[in-house]
Amino acid sequence: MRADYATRPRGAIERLLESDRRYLSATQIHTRLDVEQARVSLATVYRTLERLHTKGTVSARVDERGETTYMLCEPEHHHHHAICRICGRVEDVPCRALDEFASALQQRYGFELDGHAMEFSGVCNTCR
Amino acid sequence: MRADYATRPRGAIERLLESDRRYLSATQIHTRLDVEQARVSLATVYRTLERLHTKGTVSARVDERGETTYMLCEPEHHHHHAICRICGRVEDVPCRALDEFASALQQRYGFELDGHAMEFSGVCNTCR
DNA sequence: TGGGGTTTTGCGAATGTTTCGCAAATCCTG
DNA sequence: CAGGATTTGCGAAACATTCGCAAAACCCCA
Ligand SMILES: [Mn+2]
Ligand SMILES: [Mn+2]
Ligand SMILES: [Zn+2]
Ligand SMILES: [Zn+2]
Repeated sequence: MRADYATRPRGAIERLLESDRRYLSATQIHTRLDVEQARVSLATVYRTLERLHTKGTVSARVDERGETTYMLCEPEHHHHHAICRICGRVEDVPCRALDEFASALQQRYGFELDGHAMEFSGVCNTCR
Repeated sequence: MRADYATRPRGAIERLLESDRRYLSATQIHTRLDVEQARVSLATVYRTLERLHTKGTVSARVDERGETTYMLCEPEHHHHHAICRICGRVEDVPCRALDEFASALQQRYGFELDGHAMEFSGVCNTCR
């Protein structure tokens, strides 16, 4: 219960993730593998993504429609994501103050900020 | 195609939302209404929540499990949420720089910050 | 106040995503 | 290469959410 076999399906999925660094749903991945002859069952796609996510090399995010999407992302340094509303490309963004963000995004990455969502978690007064 | 009837199901749902200001799923709401004798069909729960969300009096968020949850929240002023990992209670937080947040949360609300997620959206260099 | 047109509800069925069980296929190691 | 451990594929659940449609509820005003 420790092993980690290097199988064809896993290889195909990881290769695809490496080649397209934006958030993709399990179905999207499944379909694209199908197209490029590397047929992998949907269940295996899910299992592999979950495995990579647990291992920490894949970031998961549920999109506005409630579908879970996955993208390669090594969390070496804590950072956030700027996602292009149009093409889905993702910029990694360091974790600094908001103003810095806005201008860094604009000047350093050419990313025109037009929205953001933040959520904090922790323990409230009562629960402490 | 404009009307907005004041019906028993809608009343029940809105009353419940007013009485418990934390993020609840459609199923949770449905079950709790059931318990307190105010039986409302699940489809109606969804329809009402969507209606309130569109009207702008309810904030929707998909939780880590991919389930959509809803909470009363007038977005008069743009703000963010600090959600207690334990009890689910929500603090409204103004939108300022991150350091301010941390200490404001701690000192002003007694909220012990231990995690955050941010996501930016906009248009990337290439797409502009 | 009641009738009738408009809107909403409830129900069950349809969708779409994600998970599961299990036998068959694949991998590794020695 | 054989044997045991692991992974795959498949189809069947399990859920969440949406839809169509006939019946019920609501509003308005004659
Ligand atoms: Mn990243
Ligand atoms: Mn709020
Ligand atoms: Zn783009
Ligand atoms: Zn709490």
